[in-house]
Amino acid sequence: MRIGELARRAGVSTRALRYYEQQGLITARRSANGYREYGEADLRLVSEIRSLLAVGFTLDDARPFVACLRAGHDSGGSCPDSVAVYQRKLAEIDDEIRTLLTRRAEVAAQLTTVCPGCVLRKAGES
Amino acid sequence: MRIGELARRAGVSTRALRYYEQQGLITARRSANGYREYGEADLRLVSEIRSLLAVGFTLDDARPFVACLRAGHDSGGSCPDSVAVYQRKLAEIDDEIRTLLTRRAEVAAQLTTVCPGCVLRKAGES
DNA sequence: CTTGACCTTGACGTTGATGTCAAGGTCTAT
DNA sequence: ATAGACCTTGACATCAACGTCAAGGTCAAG
Repeated sequence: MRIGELARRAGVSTRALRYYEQQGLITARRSANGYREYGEADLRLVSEIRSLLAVGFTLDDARPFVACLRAGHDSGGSCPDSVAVYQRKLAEIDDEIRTLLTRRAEVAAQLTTVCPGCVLRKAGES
Repeated sequence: MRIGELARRAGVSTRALRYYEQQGLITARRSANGYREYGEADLRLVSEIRSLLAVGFTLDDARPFVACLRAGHDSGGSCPDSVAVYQRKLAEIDDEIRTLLTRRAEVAAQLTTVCPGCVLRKAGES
């Protein structure tokens, strides 16, 4: 399939696909006229990339996952490098959550001093 | 005082101060040679801006607070517009926290499937 | 008079993942 | 042969809050 079809099927723009290629995440055969040609495996790669981006991973983070899939594994996460990224990301997310909880408390405190009773419930609490 | 002194006392760069001025957050008298001249009130404004930025506010968010101080209030947050920003920010922070908690759970779930026992404790839990 | 610490405006660089033109080649159908 | 749907590479635009040069003016001290 050509880039337009892959884009439609993967739910991304052609621009994004070319960008992924430029970043070395995906590759494409070229047909005689210079058009990019993709197979089903590429759809799988792009889907993996998208789901990782969706949970806050960067394209760089996605590299090991793509490599893992290309290496024949049925899951992009089942390789040591991918697991390492998972763990690093988890730590990063935890850091961000802690930072946000701190900020939330600070802002709520400020708001309370000028408007007691204005603060609602804390995030995550029902 | 001139821009360098204000920068040192406020703990910001002169570039930042010029940027705040360009964004209409602070203003400066000019002495005969064209140098910016600031007073103590400006230090107060810059401090307010910095503390707001520190908790994740944008410069745009800081506008009502600066206006509030300029209007003579002793607290930048004690004006209706500021309170509104506080509440909006609180809601934004809560949204982000919820998003991150969801992501954290998704990533942890993925990691668990390929590496049971790899996931540590959840953020915020001890 | 000259160093050096200050100040001025202007303008490009940073970061990530694209969006959006520009200018043009390819291919199918009518 | 011509419309129009597809493809190509290249390159600038976006968002925020500055960092960092460039090129030059100002001023006090030695």
